[in-house]
Amino acid sequence: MTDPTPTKSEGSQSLWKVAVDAPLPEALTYSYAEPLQRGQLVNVPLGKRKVKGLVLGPAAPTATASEFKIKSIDSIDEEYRPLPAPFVNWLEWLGNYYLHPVGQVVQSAFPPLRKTEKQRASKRAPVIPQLDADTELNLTDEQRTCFESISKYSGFSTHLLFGVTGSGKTEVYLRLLDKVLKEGKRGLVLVPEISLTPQLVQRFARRFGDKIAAMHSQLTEREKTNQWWDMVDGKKSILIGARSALFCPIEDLGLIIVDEEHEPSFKQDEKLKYNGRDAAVMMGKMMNCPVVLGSATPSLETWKNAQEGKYHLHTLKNRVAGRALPTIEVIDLRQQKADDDQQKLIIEKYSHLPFWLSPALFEKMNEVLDQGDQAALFLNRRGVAQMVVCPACGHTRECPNCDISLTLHAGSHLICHYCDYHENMKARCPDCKEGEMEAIGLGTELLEKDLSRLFPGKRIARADRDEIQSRADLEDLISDMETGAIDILVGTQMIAKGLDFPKLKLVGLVLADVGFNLPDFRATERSFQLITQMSGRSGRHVKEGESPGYVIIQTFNTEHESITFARNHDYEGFANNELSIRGALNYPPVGRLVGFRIQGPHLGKVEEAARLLARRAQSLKTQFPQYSSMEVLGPAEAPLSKLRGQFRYHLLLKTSQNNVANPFSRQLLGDQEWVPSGVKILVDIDPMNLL
DNA sequence: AGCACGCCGACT
DNA sequence: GTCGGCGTGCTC
Repeated sequence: MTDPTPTKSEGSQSLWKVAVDAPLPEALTYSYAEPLQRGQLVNVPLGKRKVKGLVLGPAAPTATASEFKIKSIDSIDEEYRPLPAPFVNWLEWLGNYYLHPVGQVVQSAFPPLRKTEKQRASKRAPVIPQLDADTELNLTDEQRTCFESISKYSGFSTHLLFGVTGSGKTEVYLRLLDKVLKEGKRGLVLVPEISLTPQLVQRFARRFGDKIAAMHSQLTEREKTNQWWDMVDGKKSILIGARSALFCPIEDLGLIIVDEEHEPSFKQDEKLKYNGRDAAVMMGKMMNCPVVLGSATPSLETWKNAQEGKYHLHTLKNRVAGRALPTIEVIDLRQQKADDDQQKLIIEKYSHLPFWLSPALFEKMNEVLDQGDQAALFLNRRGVAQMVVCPACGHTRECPNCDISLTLHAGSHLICHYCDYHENMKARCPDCKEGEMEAIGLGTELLEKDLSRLFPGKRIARADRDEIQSRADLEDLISDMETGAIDILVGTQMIAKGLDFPKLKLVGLVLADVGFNLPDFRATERSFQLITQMSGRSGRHVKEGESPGYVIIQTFNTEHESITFARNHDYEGFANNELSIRGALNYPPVGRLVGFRIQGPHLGKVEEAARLLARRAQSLKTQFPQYSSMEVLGPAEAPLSKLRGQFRYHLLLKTSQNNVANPFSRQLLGDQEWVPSGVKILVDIDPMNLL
């Protein structure tokens, strides 16, 4: 890709492009007399200090007289072999695509500590548990079809493995990896950090034994370093990890798997704001190997690519072993008018129930618990939280410009997080003109308290960020669920994903509406995913002929799309409906977005910079016809308008075209000499979180 | 990011 | 006087 003969300058010194560890937009030029290779780590002087840098290739002699006097590379770093060329291509792509200094992208590709040959005995549990080997499960016909059609590919190709919850996607992954290993190649498995539970790692360890390495944030620096070297030295064949595992340079890569590809947590929301799923697909392209994206609820981005034939679609429509999908019942929380005596009696009978618990859910819980099975209640709010809803009709306010929920702020102020629309909250519901708009406080903590009163003697556990802080806490909870030491589990997102509890027969979604009201154009998609994934925890091990698991969804909005489609297990219907809504407003995946955050300690300067940025965007748009599709939204005060002493504004770019957002943003930021001092501008390409 | 330089307040 | 607070600016 680059000319191997470096350019000579005076004194027969060769010039090299080196990506150094500093927030500089481009690689710097250094001289070195000896031949160097792209991908080599070198020690270079930078200002008054010594830093590491990655050789990107020979540099052209600067045509215009450089204002810098070119320094010489001190030495080649002997600890690391040069990174493989396709891997360096990938690092450069990351920096270019996400507009992040390439030198700082490069730093993630090396382990935090130095290699050590002899290791002290660690008191911590081994990174990979040592377990007895299990045997391969028999594949269902569907699984076999998927396995066979994916394994036909050995070069770059992207596959969506779309399988309902409990359909056995993991077994397909295991077979694919097994095949890749037998061909002498290696594999990379990415999972969301939260689902990197012992359950999953154990399953891989049972199948592949000591061929497995792992990489995630809970490892110590020493553990990460050792795992990195185990892969790089070829001692291990499969790396399983969170998105950061992509940064381990693996040669002979034969397969990349991204499990739960729809998970928003694949997007890193600080520093290099990359999407692990998209970066994995690019890695597959660079390494020329297949990439498999798996989900029961694919992201609309991936679904669209599959529909358009860019990704190959493989479907698992049924659960394994003839197990049925759960029955889903939707309960309307809107106030029932007591017209007749019979209804008055019912209301009377259940008057001891808290407002969040419907008689139907209460009765079903009793039924399941009496059988000795488990129930889980899901509510995506910790502690005590607020939402505004009309109890008569379920109405909530939306922004007329952005089609997202307005957010309640101090007093009775409703504001839009995308643009600067705002209004006063009316006491009377503006939709049905009947109900009084109500702020409802509800969180997992309250649920737990009420439940212990309603179900005395039942063992109740709560799983949220307040309660489960470490991997060990989660492991304990999982094992308590498995052994049946818990009867009722109350939790947030944490319990929605990837967990597999044989005795869990009832899942209750306490207030599905919480998700609808997030100020985000993906709120409906997220709700649908969450409802489907949470439902998917129910009745995963019912025998053939046994009654299926049960799901109760409580809501004020029974007609919300995320509910009507989820209740029928109709992902495709949901996706096609949602895609047409996205298209109407040019939201992703039909259009593209870029988010900018402008921040600094002086409000005036931040405001000025935000206005300047918007003005530059407008003039760029009129100046270049190729940018005519760019929409500039804002600037607006960010929802957290001041955080840690920094005032924050944001600006959103939207376009219906596919290939203009990146060059436009690059040009918009330019050399940043126009940015007032003390102000920082952060870019987020393809943002997942607009806050 | 680091590491300088530089220009103001309060210490032996 | 000068020690050190951190705002500002630069790195081939």
